[in-house]
Amino acid sequence: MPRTRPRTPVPIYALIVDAIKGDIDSGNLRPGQKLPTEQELCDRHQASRDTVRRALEILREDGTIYTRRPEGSFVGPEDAPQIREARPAEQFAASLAEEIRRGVYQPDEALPSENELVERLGTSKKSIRGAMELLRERGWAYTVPKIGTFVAARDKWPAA
Amino acid sequence: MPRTRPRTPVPIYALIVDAIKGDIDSGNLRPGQKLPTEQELCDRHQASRDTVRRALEILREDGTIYTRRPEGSFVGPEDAPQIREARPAEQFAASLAEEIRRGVYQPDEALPSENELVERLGTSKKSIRGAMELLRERGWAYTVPKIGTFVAARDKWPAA
DNA sequence: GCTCATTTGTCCGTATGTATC
DNA sequence: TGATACATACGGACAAATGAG
Repeated sequence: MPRTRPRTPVPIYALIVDAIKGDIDSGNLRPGQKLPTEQELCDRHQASRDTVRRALEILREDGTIYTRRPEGSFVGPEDAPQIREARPAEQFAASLAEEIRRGVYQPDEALPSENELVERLGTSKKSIRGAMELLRERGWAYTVPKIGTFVAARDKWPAA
Repeated sequence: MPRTRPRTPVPIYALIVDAIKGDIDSGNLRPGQKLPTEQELCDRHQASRDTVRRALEILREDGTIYTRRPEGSFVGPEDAPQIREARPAEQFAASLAEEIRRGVYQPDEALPSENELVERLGTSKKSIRGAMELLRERGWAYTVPKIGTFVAARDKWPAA
């Protein structure tokens, strides 16, 4: 029953390897970017997971990609971090700090609620909470329990 | 190690699909009702989560069920979800008040715990809490924090 | 707003049986 | 026989979303 596909001189997993490398060369996939999920690749190449994983393993071995479980596979190598979504919290914190610096939020003004930020930034509560903590640690904001988080006074902000 | 189970002509996930469809046909599961959790189904069918999820995916694809993360899967289709949301707190309150009036619970006797009621009435804690609040408001019961909810004295009860 | 538990989503590694070439 | 490929199945781990308290 298996082996629906006619024999090819070159194994399917090799085709998938080439396809992904092609996407990278063509700029379709950039360093640090997330590859499609294994399931996605199965569908796209009409191959079994077994085959897709074999292709991914080859790409891992030659350093073309790296995999973080269970997040997925990324264009690598890992030690050359790129577009990589740093930690999401880090990224949101930087973005909010920038807005504070630009005066979008004034000292002692309330920052948007967690839920609002989740909505607006399209991320998780956890990331937002992490970002808030970073802002506090760095002097950008302070939190009043049960009330909200507010912009700190300018003299608390990090220098430049 | 895996594949403890002897080869069957029909895959396990297909059996699970049929079992669930059977429950729906037999009225055991009604539209809008919540399916058991994936873990539950694993236990019940002695299958791995992988296998259970494959079954659920098939049911999702043919529109038999829909899934809302992380609430669970429901008998579908989604645009006709009804029966669920249990019955409102109002109804449970009425039912408990009736039992009190009939003497099933005597004044100063403890009412069943939230968990017991959740179990017995097949609803959510939220509904039970809502019912308890209504009972308090109407003079049927009083709550001692951290202890429980008790039947109020007869002279506090609403007239007829 | 916060913490925690529950549940689903995804991925990982492994294993087995079968079919083709 | 061995390489390729597929379908099935188990188990564990972490991520993300949501609701309860």
